[in-house]
Parts: sequence; structure tokens; C-alpha cells
Amino acid sequence: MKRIAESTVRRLSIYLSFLEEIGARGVLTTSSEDLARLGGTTSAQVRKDLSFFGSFGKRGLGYSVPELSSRLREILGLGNEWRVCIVGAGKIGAALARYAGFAERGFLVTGVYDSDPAKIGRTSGGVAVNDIAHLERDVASGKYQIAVLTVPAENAQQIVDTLVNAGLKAILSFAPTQLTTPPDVTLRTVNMAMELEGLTFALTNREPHI
Amino acid sequence: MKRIAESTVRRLSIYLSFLEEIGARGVLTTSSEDLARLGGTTSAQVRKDLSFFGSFGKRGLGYSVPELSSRLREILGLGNEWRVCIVGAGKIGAALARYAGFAERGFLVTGVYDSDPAKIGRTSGGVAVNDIAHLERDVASGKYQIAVLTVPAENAQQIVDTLVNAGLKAILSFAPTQLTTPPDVTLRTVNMAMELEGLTFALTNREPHI
DNA sequence: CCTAACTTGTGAATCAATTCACAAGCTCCC
DNA sequence: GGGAGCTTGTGAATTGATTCACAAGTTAGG
Repeated sequence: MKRIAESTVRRLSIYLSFLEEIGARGVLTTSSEDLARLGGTTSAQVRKDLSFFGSFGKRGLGYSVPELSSRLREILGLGNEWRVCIVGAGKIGAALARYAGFAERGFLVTGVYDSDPAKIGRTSGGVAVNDIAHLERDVASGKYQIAVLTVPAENAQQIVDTLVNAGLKAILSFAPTQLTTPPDVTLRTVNMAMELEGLTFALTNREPHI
Repeated sequence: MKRIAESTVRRLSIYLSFLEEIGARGVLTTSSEDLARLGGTTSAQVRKDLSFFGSFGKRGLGYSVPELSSRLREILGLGNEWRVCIVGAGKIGAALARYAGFAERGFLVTGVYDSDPAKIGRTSGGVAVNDIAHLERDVASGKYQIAVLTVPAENAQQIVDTLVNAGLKAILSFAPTQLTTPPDVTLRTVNMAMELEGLTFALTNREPHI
């Protein structure tokens, strides 16, 4: 299969979330035009995005909401459940561990890891906190498919290396630093300071008014 | 000034964070090659990114670390402090309110808002929680330049509309839904479910092995 | 002062993503 | 059955971002 752009995958997520919303309201069919309006893009973009994966609509009619939902869930790999661990039992780690949105989408947080002896053995966001010394062993044994990193920037790369060594293939990092992984390991980074800087850039460099 | 791509702005943030790191270690000059290596890009990309804003280096020599840092801080609008409010005093809101990374960069969280009477009057992440009924008034009076939204998807668009009405120009949303703003209001969205779906897409659609 | 060794800044070329535009297919209704 | 009215799927065209490649500037050393 041809390489799919990250922007396309992000839009598929958006389409799916709308399909589920209108599906829950009982809507049975929709069109690329509807999906575009709700997702802030164009109908041609929607059709092009979907066309990378097949042809799911009916000309003249549009798309079946349940069918397209189910196809997108399949494409996005949401058919089965995913076991997730959170590394770093700080405030953000705890908030994520109990974030309901994860469970709804089939992401099960089944372990939290930290290096602080004061936290090990307690729970964080309803999940037991384990000693980070066991992380490599647990990942290697296949206990998790995805790791979420909420650790300080200083430790992040070393933990990534440990996870990669143990065979993990997918990491979501909240550490405010640039990380590197081998090409077969997917890494996504959410950097809040960077997002805010995007805003202050816009505030600073905007035309005074139109 | 010509329109700057969002990807360029993100890279400027990365360059700045490296410049500050090596600057703190006493390094005085660097090159586009160094910045590229650390930031996971190419030296031509670094030079092109910088060229949109001026010419900050010396041929044959490279860039002065303190000077380029200061130029980038200026470009990104980090010269002054920014007053930020957090709307939604849940777990994530509280974690963000006390996130040290914000203060370090000049982002001051000076107010938290919520609609839950049980939370109003208490503190969240060390900041007083106000009644969301006062949000519009406070924004309109210029108390904040940036709002961070950590509210459920259902309420998010309505709060965005309130903020826009009150004259706010920059919003960072953690609500898992697509939001719309007028063109003169900058909105960035961080959607954790979407990030995880990017990972499962990769896990599901990857070549078995090379 | 002149050459060698670097590194920037930037047009031109390439590569990637988005938009256009239209043939083809489907449904409904007369 | 046939035409009107939609909407998809997709090559072609366009727009946008990245990479190339090299002239021009800088330093160091003899």
C-alpha cells in the first residue's frame, strides 16, 4: 500500500468521530459534503482521503453511516482493544489514566510506572503504580502495545530507548523534548509549550486588523 | 509579511528549545547542520525556516546562540508574559494549571473557570476557581490573552463562542471535538484520542516486517 | 594579500498535498 | 424505460512545502 499522509489519518479520525455522533442520533446516510462541512475541509478532500482505502460510497446517494463508521474503525485499527501503559505518575499521568475518552475508544490503561518510591505501590488514576524497573520486562512480555510518556524531558529519551529495546512499536509522548525512534517505531509527541508558542506567534505576527 | 506555514512555526519552537539547552551549557555558536541534527530535519530546512524572518547567521561561521535565541523568542512572541486562563477545573485542567513548563516560558495561569458549584471558590492547581458565568466579563476586560479549554466535547463550542464574543484571539483546546472560530481567532486543538488513533493506524497498517 | 575551508541565504527544482472538474453510477418519478 | 437530479471516485491541474545546489561572505593561516 502507498504511504498515507499523517494529515489524512488525522482527518479520518475526525470523520469517524462525526459518523459516530450522527450515527448515535439515528442518521443513516451522509455525503462527502456533510463530512467536509463538519470536519472543516472540502468534499473533494474527504473523497480523496477515503479513496486511498477503497470505495465506500454509492454515487448519487452518499455513504452509509454505519458502514463507513465500521470501515474507518477497521482502517484506524480500532476493531480490537489496545493495552496501554502510562510512564510517569505525575498529575498529567494520573489525569490520563482515568480519562474516560480512552476506554470509550478501546484503549485500556492497565499499568502505570514511576521511579519514585513514594508512588510505587499506590494507585494513580485508579491504576496501580509499578516500579519503572519492571517496565522493560513487562513490555517485553507483551503486556502493552502502546506507551504514553508523561515524564520530565531529561528522562524521556532514555525511557524511549528502553521501550524500543523491549520491542514496543508505538509511543505517545507528552515530554517537552524532541525524541528519536527507529523507523519501525511510531512516535507522536504532544508538546504543550509548543502549542502555546504557536498561539503567541499568531498573536504577535497578526495583521493589526483587516 | 508572507504567510508562514504552521510546520515552520513548530520547528522554530524546536530550534529555540535546543538553543536554550546548548546556551545553558555555554555553547556560543552553532550551525544549521547542528540544529537540523538535533531537531530531526535538514540544514536546508533550518536555513529556509529562518530566512522567512531575516538573516541571522554569518557565512562561514554559523549562528550566535544567544542572538538567535533572542531573535526566535521575539519572533515567537515570547518577549513578554502572557496571561492564560483555564476553562474546566477537571483533572487535566488542574494538571495544566500547575504545570511548571508554562511559567518557565512566560505563560501565567491567573484564573481557572468551571460551572460546577462544588468547585467554584476552591482552588485547582493552586489557582482560584471562578464561576464560568464571569468568564465573558473577565475576558472582555482584558484579563487574559489566551484560554486553555479542558471541558467536555458537548460544551466546548459554546464556550469558544463566548470567548470569541468577548474578544479573545487565541485558544488552545483539549476537548475531543472539532471546533470553529472566525479567521482572526487562532485555535489549536490537542485531541488525545486522535493521537492514539494515529498510533493504532500505524500499528495496524504497517508492513509485517522488512 | 591570497588561498583554503566553511557555512549561510536563496532562487530553481523537486516532491507532496490539495483542489478542480467531470465521467460514471445510482435513485426517483413520470 | 428514460430523463432529471444527485453524489461518488479519480485523473489532471494547481498550490504549497521541502530539498538541491551554488554564489557570496567569513575566518584562519601562511
